Amino acid sequence: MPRAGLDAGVVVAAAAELADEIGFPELTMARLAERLGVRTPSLYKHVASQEDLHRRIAVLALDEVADAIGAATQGRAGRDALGAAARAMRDFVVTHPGRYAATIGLTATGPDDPVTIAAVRGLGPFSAVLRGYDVPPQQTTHALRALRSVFHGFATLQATGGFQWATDVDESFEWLVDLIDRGLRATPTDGRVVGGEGLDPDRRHDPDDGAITVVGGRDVSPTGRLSEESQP
Amino acid sequence: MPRAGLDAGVVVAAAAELADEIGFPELTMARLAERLGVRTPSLYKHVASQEDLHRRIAVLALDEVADAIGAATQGRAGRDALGAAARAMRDFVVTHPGRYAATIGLTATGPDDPVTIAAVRGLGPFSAVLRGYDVPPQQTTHALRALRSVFHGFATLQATGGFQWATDVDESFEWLVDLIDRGLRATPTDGRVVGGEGLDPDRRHDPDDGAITVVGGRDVSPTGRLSEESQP
DNA sequence: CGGTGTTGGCTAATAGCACTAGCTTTGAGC
DNA sequence: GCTCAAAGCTAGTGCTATTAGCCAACACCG
Repeated sequence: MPRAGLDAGVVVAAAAELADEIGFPELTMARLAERLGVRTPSLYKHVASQEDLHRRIAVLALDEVADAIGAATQGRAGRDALGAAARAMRDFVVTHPGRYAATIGLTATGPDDPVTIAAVRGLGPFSAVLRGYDVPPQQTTHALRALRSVFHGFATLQATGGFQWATDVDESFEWLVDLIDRGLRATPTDGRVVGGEGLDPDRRHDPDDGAITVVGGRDVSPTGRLSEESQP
Repeated sequence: MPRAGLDAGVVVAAAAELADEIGFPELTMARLAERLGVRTPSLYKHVASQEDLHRRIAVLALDEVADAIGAATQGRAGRDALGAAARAMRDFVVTHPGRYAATIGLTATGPDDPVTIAAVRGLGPFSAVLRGYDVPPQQTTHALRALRSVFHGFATLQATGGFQWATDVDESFEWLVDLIDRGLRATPTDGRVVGGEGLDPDRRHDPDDGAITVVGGRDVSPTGRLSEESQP
């Protein structure tokens, strides 16, 4: 029996491709093995488990989407960069729904988890976009979380059954980008968070929770789960 | 052997509760049967399959979240209503993560699918919130889609592993609501969509694609999938 | 009060799933 | 050319959802 010449990279790449084709939930070890022309147990020579495989697919996807967004925003600023980032992310999710689905609901095991590193890296382009707006430093964390929610929401809808959208989805998407752009440009720059009427005023921001340390460093909660800044 | 007195409602309610406790992916027919003090095959007297069970849980969740948002926005308008809706949705997802997870990635089978009806009903409160802003009628569809993306993104992050968020998540959440509020209030009212610089101008809006008909009626694509307005 | 029929529970069995143990064979390095 | 780790394999385990078929419980009806 000749060797198939597999390694972890080949297995993960094939799995990601297969997930894009048949949908992430339909990705089974048996189907993947068949795709690779190998028997199921052989896969366990390259990945530890199905969960391990899923995490590796997620890391691949996070790296790829970060690259795509980074490339798309290169040399742009403001609404231009925001739109380019959003479009790049959406394009990625539409063309690679399976591997993007692998990134939903991940929990990192710790600071050295490749998932953590990939997720942190994936936020870089977003904070770069934010630098094109007059968002006070104390609010960059909030803005980053907001961007993540918005784009993740849009991307998730596309990745999980939203593909039969009506024809003018591009227009709605640009409208959403404009909405965020308007909101970001109208951000009060006096350092106060506006509108949070139900909140205790002195809880409104914590200087230690700035986005810079989060993006650059490793911000993992004691339980080992990713903090929100590191979640995909 | 005495009867357990089950019916579909009891089974689905128990399943939703169990999903909230142990997480939606961990919900198995065996565990549900054990919870109900019954053997696994007995469940199939009340639900057709696991997929059927998942859909019923999703419908339950959609109904409940629609009720919660509707109640929270009663008598409010503008940012007040927006914040109340967002908070109600977030509270629901935090307290019922399992059943909300059942609503992610659903595809309806047709106009009479209970999932379709529940999803359409769930959008009512959001369009009510929108009526408190000066959004031109041609843009309400875009605005509705935007709101859905934002809140679904936030909710999804919470439902799928985002629960160990840092302590000031409430503050970030209010900041997000303010961001959307600012963006909505700054919506140009001249009927033109601003900013969609990469789009063909005459594709910028279609009067026939208004949100009103969608929210009130049944807008299902020919393939049977829900249109975006009806997706959870 | 005595059937009668539906219905809700059961046991047993099947196919597919992830995964492990243990064997064989390949192929690279000395 | 030999050695040995690594990469494939077969066989088997225990889980999953699901079906078939049986039997008892209960509501209704004469």
